[in-house]
Amino acid sequence: MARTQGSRAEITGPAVREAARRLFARQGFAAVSMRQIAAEVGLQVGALYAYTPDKQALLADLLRSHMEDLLAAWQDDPARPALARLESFLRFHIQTSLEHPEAVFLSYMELRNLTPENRRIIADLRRRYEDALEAILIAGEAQGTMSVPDSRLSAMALIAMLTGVTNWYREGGRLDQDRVVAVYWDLVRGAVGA
Amino acid sequence: MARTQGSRAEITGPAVREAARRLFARQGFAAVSMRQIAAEVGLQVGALYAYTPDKQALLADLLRSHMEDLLAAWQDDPARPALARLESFLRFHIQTSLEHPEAVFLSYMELRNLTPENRRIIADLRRRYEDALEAILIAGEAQGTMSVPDSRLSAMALIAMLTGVTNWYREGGRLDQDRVVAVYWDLVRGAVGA
DNA sequence: GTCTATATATTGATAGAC
DNA sequence: GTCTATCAATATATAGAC
Repeated sequence: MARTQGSRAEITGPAVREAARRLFARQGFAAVSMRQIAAEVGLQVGALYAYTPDKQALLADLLRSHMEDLLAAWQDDPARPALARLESFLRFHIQTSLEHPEAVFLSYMELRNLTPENRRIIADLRRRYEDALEAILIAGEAQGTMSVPDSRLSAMALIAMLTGVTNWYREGGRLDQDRVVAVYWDLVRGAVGA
Repeated sequence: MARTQGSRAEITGPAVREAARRLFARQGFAAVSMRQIAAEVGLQVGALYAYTPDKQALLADLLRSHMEDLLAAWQDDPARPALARLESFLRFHIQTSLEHPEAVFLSYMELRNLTPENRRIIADLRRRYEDALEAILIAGEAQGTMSVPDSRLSAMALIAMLTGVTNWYREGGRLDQDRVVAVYWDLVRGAVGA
């Protein structure tokens, strides 16, 4: 036989998460039924509960793993000039936002549907990500290559601006990804007074 | 008698819309039941249908009226210097975003729960608002007081940044509204190369 | 691991009395 | 304009067979 039952699960588990992510992002958590997710994967409803204890845990798992992947993937070197680090951050953030637009959208939109405990976990992870950018702005100020009036507020503002690409970017549209990065870099460089 | 039935309706109608706006914004359109809205206003479910044909129309009405109010309130004078117009736009956008955070949040989050026809209407209104900002950037470029590499993309980026205030601003928090405007104006002025 | 069947609750919307 | 009562559809989640 080609496949054991166990090896099927290795495919089905990720497929469930993928379907949930897409549907949650497009219709909203509350608007998506477990039946809909099951149908998307080619299962009956009951089978889903072999992969998640309930619907809420499925959402929390998607948000948590997205933020953890983001933090793990971001490689910073505090020894580099702050401006170079900022450009790297910008490129990293835009690239990952365009690679995983649904996960990004979910992480900014569906916090409200988490239990308080799960919300706290995700909010902490997000805060660490915001800290990563703020650290760069503080370093730039110290090095005299940037001028930001309020590092925390500026970090929040810049992240909101960069994440906004998911609102309008369309694959194969007017602008390719490199062009988008170039335009945003012009804006950000000016914003931090470089 | 102090009140006729008709005059009660003048109070109840807005109350229904207000409750729906708050609940939709906090929990998401699909997560809110008509019973919940009714309870918030102090009615039974059936009574709601005197004020809206259905749940979807209630949402569409909230989004449309918010965008129309926004467009009606924004007063621009193309004869003024572009930089002054930009500062006015920034102040206007931040102020209205903080005055009506729930309406702003809804308008950016629940487009997906509208029928195609309703979605088209709201998207058109939003486009007109984005056009208002883009026109200022184009004028600034023409006057030589700004330098933006892509006026459309820059307008989208700046709106995303400004709207982001609703994500973290808390009444009575670390920063008052004037301080927020001042910090954002520093960022925006730099971003447009002024 | 997946199915079918089902328990239990809740939903949006309507009908008819007042 | 608002109420009570109700319909038909759908929801999440579980049980037991295979």
